[in-house]
Amino acid sequence: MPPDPETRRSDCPISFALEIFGDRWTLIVLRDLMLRSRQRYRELLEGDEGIATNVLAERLKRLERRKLITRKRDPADARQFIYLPTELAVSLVPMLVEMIVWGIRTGDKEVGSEFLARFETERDTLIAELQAKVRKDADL
Amino acid sequence: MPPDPETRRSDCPISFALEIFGDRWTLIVLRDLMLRSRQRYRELLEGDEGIATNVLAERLKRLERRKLITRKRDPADARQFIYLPTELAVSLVPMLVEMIVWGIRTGDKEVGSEFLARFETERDTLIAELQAKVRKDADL
DNA sequence: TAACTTACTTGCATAATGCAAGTGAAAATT
DNA sequence: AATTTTCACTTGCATTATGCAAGTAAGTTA
Repeated sequence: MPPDPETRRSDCPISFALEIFGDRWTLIVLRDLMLRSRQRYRELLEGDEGIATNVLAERLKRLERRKLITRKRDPADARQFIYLPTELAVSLVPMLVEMIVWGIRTGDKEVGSEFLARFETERDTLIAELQAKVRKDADL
Repeated sequence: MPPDPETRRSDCPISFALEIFGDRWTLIVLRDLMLRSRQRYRELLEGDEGIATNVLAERLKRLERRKLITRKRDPADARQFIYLPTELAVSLVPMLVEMIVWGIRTGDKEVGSEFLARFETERDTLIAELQAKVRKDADL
């Protein structure tokens, strides 16, 4: 019998977190969902990095199982589903912000300098505002 | 010709960060290196999660190429190498701490409650202390 | 009612990971 | 000095994940 992929490798919180989003795509999907307000499959597929459709489908299922997102039919178009972050996903924003800041500082592109400036002068407010916006978009 | 694996998928800082440590193992190695003071190959191999030896070897090379760690011969034993985090790795500590906190809160194990308490009352000091300790261990 | 859209699934090639065994150099033991 | 052990890997191979292109079923639009 193959080992249950849901079984934890250890009790370490970092290890636990990585079992949920320790791959190349999960946090990209959460970024699009939370920071770019994409809520439909097609919108997520069209993200800058070009996620493969099967990978996106698998990640969405997993995020739903892990209760980081919800999936509901679009009342205005029964073909579509609306994916929205949960409060658990919102609680990831501080980590995401730290990751963004590290990426801006380290990636030597001219992207993100205003975000960085804001972070350096008022980190807590920045995070609170981002979280408020996500909650608003997701009706939380 | 296969695409250069070093080429960025986009200019997004999150995407950039994930290209460096967006996998199941890289941050585990950095955790052991920085927060558990493991500096030799064997010590890293013996980590709780059981990383495979070929994977560890590949990650160490990549971390060195990316300048997150250095590799030096142990003057006391010429078989061994000492792996140490660089200042760039130290700058990842805030993100790691946020990840740890999320993992503690989300993972419903009884680990980390004192870390969490400390984080909630004095986040900045906690991070500064952790960074100071890493720098000290690594002679930075 | 025919032609799209949308959200997927499927099949297949390639890449990443896991596992066990092997190698070569240096250190410790006899 | 010879042998054994330790150390830091490498290699080979099976399994799993990812990337890519095409296909499908249900719902919408023309």
